[in-house]
Amino acid sequence: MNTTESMMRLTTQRQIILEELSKVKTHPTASELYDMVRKRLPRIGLGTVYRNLELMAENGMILKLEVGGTQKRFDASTHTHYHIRCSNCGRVDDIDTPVLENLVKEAAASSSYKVLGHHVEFTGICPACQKGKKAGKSFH
Amino acid sequence: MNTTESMMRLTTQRQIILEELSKVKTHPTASELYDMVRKRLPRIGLGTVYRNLELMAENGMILKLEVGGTQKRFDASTHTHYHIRCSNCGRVDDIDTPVLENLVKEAAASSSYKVLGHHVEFTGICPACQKGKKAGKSFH
DNA sequence: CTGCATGCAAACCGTTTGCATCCCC
DNA sequence: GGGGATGCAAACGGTTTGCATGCAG
Repeated sequence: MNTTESMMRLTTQRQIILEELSKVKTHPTASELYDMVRKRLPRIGLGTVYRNLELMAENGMILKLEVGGTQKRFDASTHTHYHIRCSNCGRVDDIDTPVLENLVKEAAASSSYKVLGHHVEFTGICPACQKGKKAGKSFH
Repeated sequence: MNTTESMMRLTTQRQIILEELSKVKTHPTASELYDMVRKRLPRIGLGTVYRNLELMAENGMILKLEVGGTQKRFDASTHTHYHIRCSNCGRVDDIDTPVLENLVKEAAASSSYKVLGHHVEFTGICPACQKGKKAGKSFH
């Protein structure tokens, strides 16, 4: 619940996970990240990757994407922005539709929840899948 | 991919699942629905519930919600509307913010995807959890 | 030395699937 | 009688967790 505050140690593993995540503009799943990190730290465990992603997300260093699909995805850019997910292959990209600043206020007015945030997710078919490359296992 | 078309048989199980789902305005998970249905059909299997929810979603009879959280949730009302999810207990409610009709067009303009749909999900704290009843296992 | 972080493997949980049986047409 | 639907249980995939060891402060 605290941001950047509980200054955790920046271990080699943590640092490299963060570096690898920052390198890409895709929004890798934990195991994709695991594969990337393993090239530099061959003995790292999947559990460590999960633990650290969770930790960094809690501390606001990265974003755990609240998107559909079966796997969680992570994002090194923490400013609010929206995403589009390919309903064929599951890939997630940024979309630069302007952020709807007043949506949260509107929502707060019409709900008994304490509204904290929002996210917009588009679904569609990515360029690769449009070209008939139905390669990806079809997510939903 | 077909809507209402492949007219599947309306078995007792399917009918009751649909009835129970229609009864509630919460957005039950498969196993919550399983519990509800089991009161009327004690011998029904979880697999049957999953199979039929999937089928009915494909045929457009119900909605499989593309929301965050660990479990999928289902909704008997198929018109486009947005949701708010309690980040403490995971519960999902409708929110009656007006649907943003032109968002998809905007998105299509700024993306190389073929944009098909969108969904807005708010996060917040539900009334029950605000009252200190931190009962629910904290989802994220 | 002390405790947090790691690697490893087993446990977990939600969902899917294979299969024998059942039931409707 | 035949084909889809069901109940059951095992398999699966992603994530979490327990535990012994390692390493930094």
